[in-house]
Amino acid sequence: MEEKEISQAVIGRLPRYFRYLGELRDKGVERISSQELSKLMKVTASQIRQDFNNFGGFGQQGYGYNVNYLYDEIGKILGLDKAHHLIIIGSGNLGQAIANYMNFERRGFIFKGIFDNNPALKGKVVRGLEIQPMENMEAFIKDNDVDIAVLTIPKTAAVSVAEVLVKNGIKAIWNFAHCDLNVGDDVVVENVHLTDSLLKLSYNFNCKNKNS
Amino acid sequence: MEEKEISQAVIGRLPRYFRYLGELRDKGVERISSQELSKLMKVTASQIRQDFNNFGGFGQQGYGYNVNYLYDEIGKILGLDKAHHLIIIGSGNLGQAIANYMNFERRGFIFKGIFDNNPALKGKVVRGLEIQPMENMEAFIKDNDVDIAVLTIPKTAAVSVAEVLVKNGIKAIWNFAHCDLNVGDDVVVENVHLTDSLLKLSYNFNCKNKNS
DNA sequence: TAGATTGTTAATCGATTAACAATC
DNA sequence: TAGATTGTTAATCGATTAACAATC
Repeated sequence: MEEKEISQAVIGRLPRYFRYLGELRDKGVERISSQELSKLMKVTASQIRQDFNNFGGFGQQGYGYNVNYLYDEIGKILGLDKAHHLIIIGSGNLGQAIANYMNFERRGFIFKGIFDNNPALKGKVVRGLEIQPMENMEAFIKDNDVDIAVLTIPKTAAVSVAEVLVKNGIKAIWNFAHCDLNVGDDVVVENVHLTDSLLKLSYNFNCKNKNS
Repeated sequence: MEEKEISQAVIGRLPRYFRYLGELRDKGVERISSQELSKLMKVTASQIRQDFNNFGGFGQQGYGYNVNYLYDEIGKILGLDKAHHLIIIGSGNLGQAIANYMNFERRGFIFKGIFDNNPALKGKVVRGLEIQPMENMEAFIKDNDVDIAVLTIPKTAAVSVAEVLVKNGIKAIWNFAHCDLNVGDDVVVENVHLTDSLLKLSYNFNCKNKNS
């Protein structure tokens, strides 16, 4: 089947559908209509049907959607049926927290390595893996078929490290550094800008409490 | 001046403008045109001018924008000229990492307290503050005029804790729990769903590498 | 079959971009 | 004044919602 480009607006909603369907599945719910899901998720039923139909017809007229089937299909669309090798660059507070907090393996992400140049961290073990010095990184990426790099280093280092990552074949960067990375079109960058998120909260908070 | 509603699309871009203007200011750049900024940020000059003009005219024809002035004004729009009292609920890996990683004070966010019920964490100090048991929380919020709560607890507890927070006057929640909070319209919720972000990356990665 | 609900087309709404008059 | 660049209106584009025919 030929692929038409899916908008990032739709893609951004897929993980949330996936989460709700997973919860329904865990509760033992077998089927759900776009109408019911719409009430649960507080989006329009129309949007739900449009979104799903970007990827083909997963439902059945007069019945709705089979929760299990739809959950699996969205999982496949998200690429969760494939294994991904992942490393974390930067073992400070945030890098360690993400290593420990994220349930990587559950979704097919395999935590392969963690790196840092801070001598104070030398030999420390994070989630079963010893922190390695940065000079090991390039060889490690090639030897372990690493797909995804999580960038939890200060922004001063992020741009140059990202360049090295890309040069060594990394195809996706989960970027927590507070800067924009300028890599080629063939590399996926997903930014998590925590400061930006907090400032957005700040705006909404202040604007709501302005006239009170 | 009367306020017209600003779209979340615009608000979501403000922190990024703020970041770029801060960097320009630090470099000693005095003025910038929408054209130049557009090249730097890879957005259209049209969008930049439209965005800024939601909040009034900050520029000058034939000259452009004064970097310092615009930076300060956007800071004010974001509410950074006011102090906010903030607490962290949940002192696991993520809560501690955020306490240590975020430069709260720099932007007027005052870190007032951190809470957890895990007895193993009792007495532990995070960024200068001792972790308190959850039963202190309600009284603490009132006694310390807390505006913002950062929620870094498991989703199983998040919904009920959020209810308690709101009941005690919290007006903004920075939610890291992997669930949607259902609070009233007068409470601001800013979600950071790390898993959703990683799944989005996964989709984009897989779809790019499908035909290769 | 009758009722329900999808898949899909058409209508609406909002956000982005282009264009240009105003003006520094 | 002439050149540059904003502020703002108009045009375009894309995303959301509504409607309904198809069909289970």
